[in-house]
Amino acid sequence: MTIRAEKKAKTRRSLLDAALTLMESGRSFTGLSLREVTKEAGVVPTSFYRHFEGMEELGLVIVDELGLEMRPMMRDVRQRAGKSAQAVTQTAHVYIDTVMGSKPLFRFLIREIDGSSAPIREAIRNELRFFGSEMARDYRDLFGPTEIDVNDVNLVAEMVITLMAHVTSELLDMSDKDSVNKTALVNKLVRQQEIIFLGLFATKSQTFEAKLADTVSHEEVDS
Amino acid sequence: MTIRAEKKAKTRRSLLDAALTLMESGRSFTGLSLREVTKEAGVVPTSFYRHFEGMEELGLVIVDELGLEMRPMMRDVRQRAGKSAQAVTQTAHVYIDTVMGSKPLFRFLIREIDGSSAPIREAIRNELRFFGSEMARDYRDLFGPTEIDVNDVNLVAEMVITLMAHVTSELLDMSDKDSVNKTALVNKLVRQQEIIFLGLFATKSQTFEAKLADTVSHEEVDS
DNA sequence: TAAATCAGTGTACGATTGTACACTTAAGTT
DNA sequence: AACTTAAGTGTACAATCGTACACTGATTTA
Repeated sequence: MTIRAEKKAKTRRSLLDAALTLMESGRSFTGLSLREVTKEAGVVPTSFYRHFEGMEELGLVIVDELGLEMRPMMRDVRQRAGKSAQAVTQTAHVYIDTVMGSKPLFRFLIREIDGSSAPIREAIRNELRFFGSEMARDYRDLFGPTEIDVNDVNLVAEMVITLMAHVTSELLDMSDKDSVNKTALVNKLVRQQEIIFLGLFATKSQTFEAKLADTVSHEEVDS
Repeated sequence: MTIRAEKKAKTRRSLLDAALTLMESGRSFTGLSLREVTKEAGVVPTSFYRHFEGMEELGLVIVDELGLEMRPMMRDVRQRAGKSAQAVTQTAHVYIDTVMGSKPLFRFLIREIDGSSAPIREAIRNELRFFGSEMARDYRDLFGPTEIDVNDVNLVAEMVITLMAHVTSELLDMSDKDSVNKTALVNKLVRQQEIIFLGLFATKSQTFEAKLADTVSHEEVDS
């Protein structure tokens, strides 16, 4: 790489980091002004346009980097857990670790997934959709050919991701050294996954209606 | 009510409605300017302060109104379903109906639950926490004294609410007359709840580890 | 080595922002 | 009927915004 290209790349990185840094105080990306970002990055406002068309494009680049951060995470889960029975719940630990290691990116994810920029919303959802389909594929590999409905597996993958996002939101609002609540959060996520998968396996042997009727039948009488 | 108080109340309502109206195009509440809101409401900017200390206070009032909208929803579920086995899945239908009937308020919920105002975030979470505890209470009433762990019941209630919020986000991005996808969304939410509750009931008879080992055991050999 | 390139600068503009302050005028009070 | 209250108006100002334009000067190219 030439000297000029190197310097340019460095400035570009400064702008991306500046945006993520400004969000640490709880602000949303869409609320940041172009001038603020350049000030934080240490360049003059007009030089922003040498790198991005506008703030939205910068945001979409951040979404890309988020995707690049999530891909090795999935590989990690497969390596660490393999096809063991722990594979499912190991996901929670790996995910939480990844979030803690890339707080700024996941803060961006949480703040902007329902934020005010439609293109950014859409880009984030695409990343999560991809993550979900990969996860569903892992699940199918793990279970092998069983009587479990494929649609149910996809539904479960989507649920798990939704719950992960929810926990992430709580995690990011915690102080860095609050390890007690952090492990409580991990345990919650693990237990939630356990319940969901117990439910998924139960669909094999029993319809929901029958099971629920069985559970509440004794109560019906005296109320 | 005196004439003056009536007029004041009407203007106040205009301001609240103006904020919600401006959010219909996909913008976030925190991104709205005080001047925009007053313009939409048809009053002069400075008169805003006769009603609210600032935009944040207006936002907190909207959160209150959201809570007032959710309370009868819970009552509705209890009335419509009672202690029947349908109580659990009926929740999904009632919830979706409520969202469709109060789109602006639920749009606010989705956009601001992880938005850039910490007080508003906190207020919304309090409402959902209350909703969750009420829901958990209903579940306990429904099941009666069983061997199901109370913590698991609370966990399930939290999961259901998280999934509801997720579906709401998808619902609000749909066109009004797209009834096909709408029912697909309801069905998804119902099925997700079924799986979760099957899982909850399964915790009575079986640990997660045993069940999962049983499910994947046949695959272990040939990989 | 001379010429071309281009990342970053500096100035300048009109638009929009929140809010302070003095005002009008309809409604409530005495 | 005279006086007070207060919801809404109108003006004003400094701060910040996005961005157009002409520039400088180090780096690359010919």
